[in-house]
Amino acid sequence: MSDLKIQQLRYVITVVEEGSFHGAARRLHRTQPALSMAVRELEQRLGQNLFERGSKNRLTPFGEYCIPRFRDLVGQHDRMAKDVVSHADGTQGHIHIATVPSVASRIMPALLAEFIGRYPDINISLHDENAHYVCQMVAHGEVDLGITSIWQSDEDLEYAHLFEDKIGVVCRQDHPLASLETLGWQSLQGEKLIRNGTSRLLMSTAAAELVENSAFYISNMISLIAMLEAGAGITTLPRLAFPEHNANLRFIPLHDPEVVRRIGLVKAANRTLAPAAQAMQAFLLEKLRRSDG
Amino acid sequence: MSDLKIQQLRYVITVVEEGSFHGAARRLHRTQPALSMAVRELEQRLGQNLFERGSKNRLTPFGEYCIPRFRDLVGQHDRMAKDVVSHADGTQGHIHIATVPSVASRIMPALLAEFIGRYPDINISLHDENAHYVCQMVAHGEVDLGITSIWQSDEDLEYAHLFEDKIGVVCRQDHPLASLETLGWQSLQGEKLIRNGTSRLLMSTAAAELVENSAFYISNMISLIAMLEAGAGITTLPRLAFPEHNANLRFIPLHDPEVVRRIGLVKAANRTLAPAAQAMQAFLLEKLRRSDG
DNA sequence: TTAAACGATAAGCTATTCTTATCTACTGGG
DNA sequence: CCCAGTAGATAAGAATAGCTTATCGTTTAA
Repeated sequence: MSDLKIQQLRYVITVVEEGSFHGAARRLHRTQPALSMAVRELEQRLGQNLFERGSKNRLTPFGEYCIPRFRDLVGQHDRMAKDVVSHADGTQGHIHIATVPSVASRIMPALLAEFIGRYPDINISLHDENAHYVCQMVAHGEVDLGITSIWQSDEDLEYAHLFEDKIGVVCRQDHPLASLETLGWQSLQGEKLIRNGTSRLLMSTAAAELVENSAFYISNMISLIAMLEAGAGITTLPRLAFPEHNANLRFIPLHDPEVVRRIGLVKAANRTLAPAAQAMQAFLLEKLRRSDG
Repeated sequence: MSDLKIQQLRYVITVVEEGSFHGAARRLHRTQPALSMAVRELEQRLGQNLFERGSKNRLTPFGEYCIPRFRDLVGQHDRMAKDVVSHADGTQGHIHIATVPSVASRIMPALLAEFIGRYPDINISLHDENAHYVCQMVAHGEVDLGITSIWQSDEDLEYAHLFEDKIGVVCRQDHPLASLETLGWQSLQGEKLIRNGTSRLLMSTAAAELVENSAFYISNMISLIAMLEAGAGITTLPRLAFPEHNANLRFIPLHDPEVVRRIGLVKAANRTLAPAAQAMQAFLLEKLRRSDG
């Protein structure tokens, strides 16, 4: 038995709803013979008439049996098609994003608010992880997109640069360095430096020695800030990772060496993004791409 | 948005199941380009690729999203089509039949047993009512078919004669008439005749006078039999209505006048029967039609 | 490195689907 | 009673969709 065509079923249903072939033809933007022939073809294929021929045109008992089933299938088709199309054009879907914490807390909130305003039916999950794990999640397909500083070049990942984030020194308001507008690594000699997850950015620079001589490492940002507020030392952070409105701490850009964290959009290579994720990708590139790379 | 075709969806599903266009083409008895083109056409209509192009052919995330939905719709289509076709060819369905009690109890059991052997998936409801009400149920569409003696010709009913049922006299084993092989109405003069639902059959015959002079009327067959067994009188019945295996009662054919009840198949005129009912109609005509009409 | 398998593409044929034009039957108003 | 006006059926031809054959470029595995 070959396939019934959704269109045939829709024709039959419309004839029933309109009560006439002419009415249905008008509604379907077809001519009356087109419907007559399509219906007859279906009847012949089923081996039974759907409509009483001759006299008044109404349904046969077999037609009565079929119509609700035809309606069901056409309804299911229409709902499915609508759903699939809205996923195809990116107006609906579920996007999984992973970013480093600083981006997640400082950049994403406003950005995602704007995005969901533009695409109200898209569902978004935002994970924050360290730069390495963000890349790993993208590579493993756990998320569609990552925003992170690239860890190391990876064949399976496609990187698109977005912007740069300057590294600076963070110290307490009352620290001797706090009054400076900018400083070089030489000024930090003898300071008690607390390392954190972003400290590795200094490793291949002139300031590497400082990091190597540091005795403290704190991964948790809340703990790190508390430590700095307690006057236990200083640290280096990308500007974006510095808690902007903190009254007790200061951020002083490091100019010698000038170190930047390059933040970019990461996606899996050789894998097509879901349409919704494509929309997100375009949105992020539009909003975050700076020509400073 | 125009209709998706079941066939297109089936093509896509088969490609996924077979893991290749060639394999799917083999299974679908099509050539590989037919599938390539059909899939590409669908992808263009949706505005998104379902399969990763270039490199290995596997699904895109959008394809992953679509496949289960395509599967659902095709499955629903197939189940619906199978169901509708089995109703169309009369192998499945629900038939409502009404017959007079004698036919219901003496003829239908064996007949319906044979029918359900031949059409195991057809559901049958059997009503027994008097001849008049059987016709009414058919006319009102409460049942598809009736088997009854025709009450009066009715424009809305289509009657097909099946067989004749001879009227006879029923009396107790020890009754003076019981030893006769056959008898005429004259022999019944002076007998206490009990009327029943079938007595009207004698009204336009030579024996009408007997019926008119009868004081008793009993509609219920069980009561009638009990009455006869008690020796309260005699009655007339069509042979089919006489309880064949009753040891206390005898049935003597009436030969003057020879009265018959004409039993036929009744259906509503101008109404197409459901396919299952058509099968039943054909079956009943095949099994019950006698050339004696 | 070569052969086999895969998918894409183009050209041409076939089948389906639609339209135009016409026919017949029924319906209701004058 | 007749005549529009409406309905669906039918036939012929045009447009479109769908399929096949033939061929190409890639990738894969022996």
